[in-house]
Amino acid sequence: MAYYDFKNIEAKWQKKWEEEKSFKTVEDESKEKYYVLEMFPYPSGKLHMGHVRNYSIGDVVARYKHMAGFNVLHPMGYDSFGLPAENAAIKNGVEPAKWTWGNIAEMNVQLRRLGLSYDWDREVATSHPEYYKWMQWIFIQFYKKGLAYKKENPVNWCPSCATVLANEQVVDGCCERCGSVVGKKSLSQWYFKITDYADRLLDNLDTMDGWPNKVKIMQKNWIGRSTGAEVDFKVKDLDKVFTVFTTRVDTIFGTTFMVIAPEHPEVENLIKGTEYEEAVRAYIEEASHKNDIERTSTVGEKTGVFTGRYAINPFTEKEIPIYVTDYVLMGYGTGIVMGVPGHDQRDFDFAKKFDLPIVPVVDPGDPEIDVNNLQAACAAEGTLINSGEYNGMNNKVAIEKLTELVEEKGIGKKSINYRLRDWLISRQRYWGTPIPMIYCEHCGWVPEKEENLPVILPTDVEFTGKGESPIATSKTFVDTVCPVCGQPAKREIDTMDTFLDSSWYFLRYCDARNTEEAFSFEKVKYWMNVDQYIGGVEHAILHLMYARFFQMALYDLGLVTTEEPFKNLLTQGMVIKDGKKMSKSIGNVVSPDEIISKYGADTARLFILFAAPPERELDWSDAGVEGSYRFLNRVFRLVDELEDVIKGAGGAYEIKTSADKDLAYQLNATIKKVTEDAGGRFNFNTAISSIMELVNEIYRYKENKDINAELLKAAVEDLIRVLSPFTPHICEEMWEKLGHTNSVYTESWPTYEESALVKDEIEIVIQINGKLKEKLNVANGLTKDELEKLVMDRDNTKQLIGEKTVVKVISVPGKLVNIVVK
RNA sequence: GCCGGGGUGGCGGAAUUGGCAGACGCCCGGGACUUAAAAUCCCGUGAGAUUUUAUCUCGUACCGGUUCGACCCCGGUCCCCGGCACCA
Repeated sequence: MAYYDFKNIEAKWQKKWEEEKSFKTVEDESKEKYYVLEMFPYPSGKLHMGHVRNYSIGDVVARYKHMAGFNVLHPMGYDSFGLPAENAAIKNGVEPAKWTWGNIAEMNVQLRRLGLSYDWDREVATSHPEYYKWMQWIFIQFYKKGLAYKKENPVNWCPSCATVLANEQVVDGCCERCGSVVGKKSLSQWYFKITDYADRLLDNLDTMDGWPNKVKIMQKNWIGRSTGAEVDFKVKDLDKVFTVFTTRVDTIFGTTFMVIAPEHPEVENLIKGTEYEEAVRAYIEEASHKNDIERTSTVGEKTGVFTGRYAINPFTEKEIPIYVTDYVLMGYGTGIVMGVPGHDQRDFDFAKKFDLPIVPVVDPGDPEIDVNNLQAACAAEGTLINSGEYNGMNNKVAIEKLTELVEEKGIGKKSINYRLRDWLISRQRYWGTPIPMIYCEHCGWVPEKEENLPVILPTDVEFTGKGESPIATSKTFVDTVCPVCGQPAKREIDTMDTFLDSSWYFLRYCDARNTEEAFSFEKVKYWMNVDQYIGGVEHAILHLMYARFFQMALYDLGLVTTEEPFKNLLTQGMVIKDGKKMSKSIGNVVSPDEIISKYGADTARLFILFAAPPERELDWSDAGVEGSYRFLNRVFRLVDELEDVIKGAGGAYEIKTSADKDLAYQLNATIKKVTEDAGGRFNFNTAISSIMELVNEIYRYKENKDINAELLKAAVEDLIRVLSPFTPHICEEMWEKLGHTNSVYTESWPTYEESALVKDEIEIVIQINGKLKEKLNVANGLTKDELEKLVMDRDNTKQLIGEKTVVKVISVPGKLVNIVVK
């Protein structure tokens, strides 16, 4: 008897797929396309369980769609620029390129061991000059369109690594690399104007039905659009007007002070030459040294200093003191805020601290709140009070009215603010795409000529981990000539944030080997959008918003045909063990390599898909893996045992016995279930459980005296077909064993007969007052009344009712009869 | 604090959305096969009670409501996970 020799089986089929390029895809207008994409990995050199889960999910979808008749694009590549390569260079003296290519080679082997149906001819690596050449080209198109600009701004700065950090590289206020507390430093950096797209990025979300709500809400909050008004306040004794942004213009009568950010340039004008100058400067100096940790630790505990100046409340005409405080952010609104302590908790805290008057102007009409003795700010809606002629007006109406009024008076306007900031894209790092910009003393910043791309990363650099970008140490890179005037000029030494590389790789996959263009318009038109995108929820905001921004900008440039890149999004849950995230420090890491060596890739894939639905966390269980392995052995033995019967069977089957009918029912039910679960709902766990039920049913069936060889053949062959997207190697092997010479991947997805799913007899439930009392087999297809009559006429039912009076009978055909008694 | 998502057997999870709670698998227990073990196969497996081949009661975090009927809908409470966090 043959046994399940997964090692040889998997190696055999992987070799065959590779040699025959089984998964190669070309554009074919005669077929409906389906683009399934998994987020490409950073090539750390080691695949982890999160990858296995991500790619197993994608592979089931890809293989299923292929069998269902679609022209499937299923590519893979590497997001291969980034910090770890540079750290390896600093630590071990290995060149980043060499280190990265070594890792990619390792990961290529590991990915192939999983038996994934990728078209490897489309593989990309973002650190390859053939890729980053086009990254630079796109940058230049953005620059020409006015989407890229350079600006001096305060940025995150790690004093120990002496480098800029991205927000996402600051973990709890500390550098992710060395743990030092991150400070602020003003530096000239490159930005993308993502804020120009804020409205579109936000509004499109409403039409994106294929995305999880959770992700859409996260993006919505991140963009943070808030609608309000700008209002001008005159500054007393100075010929100046300060504009504030507020979402609560209805509370303007309650404005008893004004607060301004320490970094605000107008602060200087307020204090110059006054007695307050020294104290205010000292406060600003102190605030500028505060890092994120110190700042967030003082939330609720307000600090500030009086500037000696007053503004005039345009509605009450009263003088209100102006304070400098660090709870006002320079980067949001106008950097100046009207203080309404009665209705904003931060202002309330500030007023308490500095003993400023609290004037309530909205009465929520809540008996539990004494508006004249507020214990906290009251943000609730209500009726205006202490607001002159507006008293008695509903505050929501007042927002409209007062906004109109300030516009009429010419002292303000309706205004929208976003939490989203422009995207800081330059990095003072080596291992990234060089920004293809040149600084000329005469012409300013100019892009490199497109025919000179790529601007190649220099290799004559030193990695010290200190000072500026290692590229600065290159003797060949920096000096160049101005593309405009031809005079000596200097290249930008910063590189691009790696999030840029991953913002368009899905377009490059459509035309990965193109040496003339980033991608051909026609090919992108055929393949895009991505029909199904799959990846970790940790990318919900950054990557998924940047990619959307890129797609929109490229759409506006006329380079692509759609505004949004990803039609459907599946965010898979984490793989955990013993209730905790797998991590080296806890020591609960399960290595995919080990599992594959011990049980094979099919078992690993099957378990990971069976143990939980894809969006949910997956608790790794070694015993569960054993179970999946046992199941595959069970299937393999079944096929082995029935091989001769099946090979000797004829064509279409006929239902002869009730056992035949049961097996045909289970077969069709399983096909239906797997079709729905693998094709739409992506509940692979229940798809697999249904396949297990089919296997159990076949095991039962084959013990019968009269076995129907044709039916068995149909059952077993369809079993192999529906199982093949999950565990492709073993299925190819069994398919071949049954005498087929084609790959099961080229088979059509089986269809099911609704008629086989109609049972002659069905089990219905008899309830008394909603409680289950009895189960009963009745003929299928009875009407509501027939069923009721049948049940009510039974002696058993009469016994169940006993002495009680029947009030009502609810009869649901095919389900139950509920008798309400008293 | 605000915004999401969840709480179902010893465990992972089903229940296709108001109609048999616990599919499928794991663990565990019993049996068959075996000299024995492994593997395999079969049976049992939410809790409790009783007069134990059966019957009854309870049971989907907790309290209440709607309904003939609620894991599912509504109101309130507690707990866990994720995101954002002085954004005016």
